[in-house]
Amino acid sequence: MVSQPVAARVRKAPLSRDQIAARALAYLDRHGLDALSMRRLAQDLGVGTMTLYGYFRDKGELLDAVVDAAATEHPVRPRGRMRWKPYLRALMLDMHEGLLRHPALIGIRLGSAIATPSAFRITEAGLQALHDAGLTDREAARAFRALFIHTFGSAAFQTPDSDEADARRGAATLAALPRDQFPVLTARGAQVFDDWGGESQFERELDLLLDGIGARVATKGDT
Amino acid sequence: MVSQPVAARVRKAPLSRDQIAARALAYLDRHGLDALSMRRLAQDLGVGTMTLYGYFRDKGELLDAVVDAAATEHPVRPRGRMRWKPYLRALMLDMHEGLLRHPALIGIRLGSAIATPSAFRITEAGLQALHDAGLTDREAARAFRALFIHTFGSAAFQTPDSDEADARRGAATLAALPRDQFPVLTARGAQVFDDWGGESQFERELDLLLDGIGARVATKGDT
DNA sequence: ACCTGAACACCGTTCAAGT
DNA sequence: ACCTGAACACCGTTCAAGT
Repeated sequence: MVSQPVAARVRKAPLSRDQIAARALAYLDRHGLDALSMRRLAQDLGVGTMTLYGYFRDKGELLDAVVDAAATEHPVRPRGRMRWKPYLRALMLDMHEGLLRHPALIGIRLGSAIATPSAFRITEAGLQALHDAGLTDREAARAFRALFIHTFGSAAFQTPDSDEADARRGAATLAALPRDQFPVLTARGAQVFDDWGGESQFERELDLLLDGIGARVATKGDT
Repeated sequence: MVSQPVAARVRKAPLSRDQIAARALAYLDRHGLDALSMRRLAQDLGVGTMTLYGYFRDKGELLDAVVDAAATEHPVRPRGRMRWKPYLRALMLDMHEGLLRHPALIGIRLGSAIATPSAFRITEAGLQALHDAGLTDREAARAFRALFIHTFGSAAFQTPDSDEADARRGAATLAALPRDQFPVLTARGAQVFDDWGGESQFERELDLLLDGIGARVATKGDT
């Protein structure tokens, strides 16, 4: 029973904001946003609950760090020689994919706006490209907002409901709608919601928005 | 000190699912989603906490009833003689306005999908109109989804962050971005986010989507 | 310096009991 | 029938103390 101070330190010492955030992201991927508590995360890390408060002021700051960790994991695609439209399309597809890979991020970012430098990177890149295309600041901001909302919203409604009870309640309600008041939904409701997700649907709507932006760009000179 | 059984009953007897849901909605409007607990709502109603569980299986079911109450409060606009495009535009503007009037609904519906008959009414009306316009079931579902996501997402990001601490943290982060890595945001960031909301912005994007849908409708005959 | 148990003020919900 | 206090298993966070 010889003590092993080195091994012990190896397990304890590397604790850092990044370490904790990475572990929290993994925990969220496995168990969902509702399951993450400071107590459980600490237990998962093998430390006391209060240790976390040595690294983060509160839970909100920790969640910001998680968003940041995810953004670092999937860095914003560099523009290279792409024209503005395919670039913005790729940017939004990347973000969409990232949100579907880490669905808990949707809830986090909806609850507390965007608040970390890494999270602003995609905004910077998108605005830059739109600005280069010849849009004014105001136009670029509006165009980016539309693309962002659609991408984010699409991911939000595409993510299957994590709460089993809610999902069942929704399906039951849909099935029980009175036929006379809901002719379309009772006849073809299932079909409607089957297609509610779907990547091709998202891309088509994205193209629609990009084309709309393109119409405004056209008169100014495409970059 | 004569007992007043009638007066006492007047204060107690009218308790019902609808009564409770209406009171919960008012509470949410005043204090926000995070502030609503079963305990506080019961106190607001002047009853014991457990009384609520005689009317709702759990908190989720109560929140569903709140969504329902709001939908009943602002019934879906009847179509009348409107053509499909102005009708859908009006439908989405109504929904947008409703969500801004009751911002807590955004969080509720994001957390637990759509699950009550009243909440399905707008879907039914929208699909009906798109179907009448000549779209197939699949096309109508896709078009409605795009409009719904945009309207919902727009309201979600337009609603100012209810959590003061988060809002301050976000603003501070934006102000502190390094100039070399974020040239656009540091130079014009404030301007970008000032315009982030704004009703006219929402309507313009809505028209963009409607025009996109219209392009598909055009070849089939407008109703 | 870094960590942490105990405690406080909350949750949603079950249970068993009140009228 | 309708209501409810006590209790259980949780939260986030403050505080004071440990090493």
